[in-house]
Amino acid sequence: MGMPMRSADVERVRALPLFKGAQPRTFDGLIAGAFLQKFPAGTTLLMEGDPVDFLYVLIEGLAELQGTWNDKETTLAVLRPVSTFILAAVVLDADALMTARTIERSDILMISGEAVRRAMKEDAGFAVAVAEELSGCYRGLVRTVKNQKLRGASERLANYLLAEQVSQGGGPTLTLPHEKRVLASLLGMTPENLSRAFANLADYGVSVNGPDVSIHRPVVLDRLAKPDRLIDSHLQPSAARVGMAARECGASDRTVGALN
Amino acid sequence: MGMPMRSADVERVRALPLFKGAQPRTFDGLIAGAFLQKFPAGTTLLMEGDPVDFLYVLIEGLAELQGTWNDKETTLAVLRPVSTFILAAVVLDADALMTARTIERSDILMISGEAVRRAMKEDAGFAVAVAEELSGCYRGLVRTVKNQKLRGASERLANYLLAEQVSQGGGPTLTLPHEKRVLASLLGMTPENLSRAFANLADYGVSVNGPDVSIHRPVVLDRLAKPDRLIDSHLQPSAARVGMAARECGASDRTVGALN
DNA sequence: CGGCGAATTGACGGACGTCAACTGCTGTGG
DNA sequence: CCACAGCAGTTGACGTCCGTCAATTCGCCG
Repeated sequence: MGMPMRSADVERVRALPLFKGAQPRTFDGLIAGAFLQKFPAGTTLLMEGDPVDFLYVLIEGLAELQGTWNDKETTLAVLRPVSTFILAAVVLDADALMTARTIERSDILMISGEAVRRAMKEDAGFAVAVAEELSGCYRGLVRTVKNQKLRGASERLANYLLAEQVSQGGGPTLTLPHEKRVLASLLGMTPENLSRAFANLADYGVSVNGPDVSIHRPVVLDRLAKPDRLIDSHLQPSAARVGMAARECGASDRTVGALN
Repeated sequence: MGMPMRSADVERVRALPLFKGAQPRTFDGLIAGAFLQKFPAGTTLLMEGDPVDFLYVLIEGLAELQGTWNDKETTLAVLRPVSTFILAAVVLDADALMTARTIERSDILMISGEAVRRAMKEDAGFAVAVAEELSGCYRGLVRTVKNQKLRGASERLANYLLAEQVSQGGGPTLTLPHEKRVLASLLGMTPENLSRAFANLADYGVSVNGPDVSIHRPVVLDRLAKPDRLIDSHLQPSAARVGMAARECGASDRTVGALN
């Protein structure tokens, strides 16, 4: 089942921080039992509470992780290629805490969870890479909690926009990668309130046209947003620590792979 | 510097999920370079943004992890013995995202971060244990975010009380382990609002007397709180998954060690 | 052409933060 | 031993932020 992977895709997976530290035979073993599958938009890959049998790798498309309680829903993260997800549940062989859904048509690689756990025990390099990946994801979540608890709604939006701006090349105008309702849920508000938050930001030089957002006065917006390197992962200092102990093998803090 | 560890304390550390999977010589190596230190209440162990040189293990006492932004503060977690913290920053050799403070007089074991990273590379069992620990912490944070985004203030308080109740033996009355202002910050509200939230819960059979809280009608409170195994880690099902693949070596999902 | 869902806008109410005053406890110093 | 300062906690008044409900517009697709 599934389809054979194009070798270009194999390269992209191999280049992920998660797999860079793995020995060739470990990697081959993981890939051998894996399969690549295409899903249409809006497909539920995994339901909250279900046992997790696979580690997922989003190769192409857009996906979302969401949590539910008492008939309310919230988006925990929006995933872009190439990123892995549900790693933590795989490591512990535990039930999923979040539902995974495709937002767009997506290509997703599914790797046996059992195989991942086995590979960790046999290949210390891979186990270290898993720990590093999890650490990055963990720190991403710490940032999320701080963002949520310490900032107001328009401040969260302002910071999101500034982050998207740099991730889209730094130009004055950016395009929202998905529906506004998803963004609202990600930022912890209702769609109605997101509209109003955008309206507030008009005074700070932000104009909206459908999915296109322009930032006309970055300085002013920045003064409202007060971005902070301990919350907003997109601004990582060029400053290295004094000892300058050589950063061995990467696995940057703001690893693409989000919440696992 | 520091003091020699009592052998009973060494035993307690060795028994942690984090170290149970480590080989004896790995563990001894980590402990050898470590030191135990006593800190008075209110001591800042580590400031947000500082480089992290040690993995911390809280042996005795009570500590707190907090985040700051724009002159606001929030408590991310309250730690009880025995738990490790700041693991993720140690693994990545990155700056701390949270400030660590003692709440009470505490005994804290400090293990060289450099040594931890070295040990992971040399001992796959230990690296796996680190990954498992991080996975548990990660999932704890996912629960935190869901709790924060999906529930209202009194619902969060109600669930906190129910969780404390079981952790304190299930009796009808429990004692808050720290000041209410810390609890308020942990639950994401102001002290004033926590008072009002307690007042709300009076209608649901909760009475407060200083630090002592009594739950007179658990069923009623439970109907308000709607605790959920995918948010509240204290209720883990006896139900095992069908395949019943033997749960190899523990590292439970609700590992004592909180946010690392 | 008609229907559906996303997005926006307005009106309203409730939840939560802020400010201030007051209570009670504790530790300190006269 | 008592007086007092300081802080935690509570309570009330008030304002703001945010969620809810409803109506409307727009674009997309049947």
